[in-house]
Amino acid sequence: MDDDKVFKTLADPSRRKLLDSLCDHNGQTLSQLCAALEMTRQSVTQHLGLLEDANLLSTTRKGREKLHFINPIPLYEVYERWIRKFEEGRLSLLHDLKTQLESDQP
Amino acid sequence: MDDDKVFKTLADPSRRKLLDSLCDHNGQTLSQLCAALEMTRQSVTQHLGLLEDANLLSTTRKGREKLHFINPIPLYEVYERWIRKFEEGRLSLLHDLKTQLESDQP
DNA sequence: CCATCATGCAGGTATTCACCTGCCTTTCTT
DNA sequence: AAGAAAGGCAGGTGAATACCTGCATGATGG
Repeated sequence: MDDDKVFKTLADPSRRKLLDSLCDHNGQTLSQLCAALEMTRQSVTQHLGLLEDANLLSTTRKGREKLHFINPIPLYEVYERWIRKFEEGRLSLLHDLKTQLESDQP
Repeated sequence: MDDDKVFKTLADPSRRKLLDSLCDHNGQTLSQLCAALEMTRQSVTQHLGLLEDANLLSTTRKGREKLHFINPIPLYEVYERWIRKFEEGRLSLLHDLKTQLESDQP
């Protein structure tokens, strides 16, 4: 997985909104997804392209429609590699801070 | 908390590297943090400024030095609001996909 | 005190990015 | 078959951003 791609893709509020919309109702078409976003269909296409490129969603053609499905795995990997790491170090970090602050006092 | 700020701040690999470095060794000075990043001190200052603005780290002055400490809370909140949500829907999403694919078959 | 070290502040630039408009192809419906 | 509906492709623009150079300030140690 490309960490960087996932983070950069999640950086845009419109793209997060798209994921959100798909989480409510998975398998939507482009036109359906456009309804939530007050921007051009072409712009939404670009955003969806980036999301697919980051492997955050996958698509299926069905006749003239294109259906979009969330792929939750990269999000979970981001959690595993990034957030859990800091969570584990949480208590020791707080301890470091306490020690540091105390060393300022006479 | 400003979700958007946190996501945008995490989007840059240099800033993630800084957080990583602080996770290994909390309470580093600016100069120490510069060592890991092959870029100008001034650029690192900008990155640290953004991280602090997103509340991902806090600082303390100690004489002429400025010490940097990670704040793991926003990361945890991102997990709570974003990643856990998709994780919970994971099984049902896979079910939706399965149903969708099956409806393509005759 | 004065040289040095750690940091702050102010532009300057080149790339990236998030939008848009305009036009074309494919599929469905009647 | 013809119009409508869904989507694809290309190029263009303005704002954001990630760097940089150059100079100023405050703390420390001999």
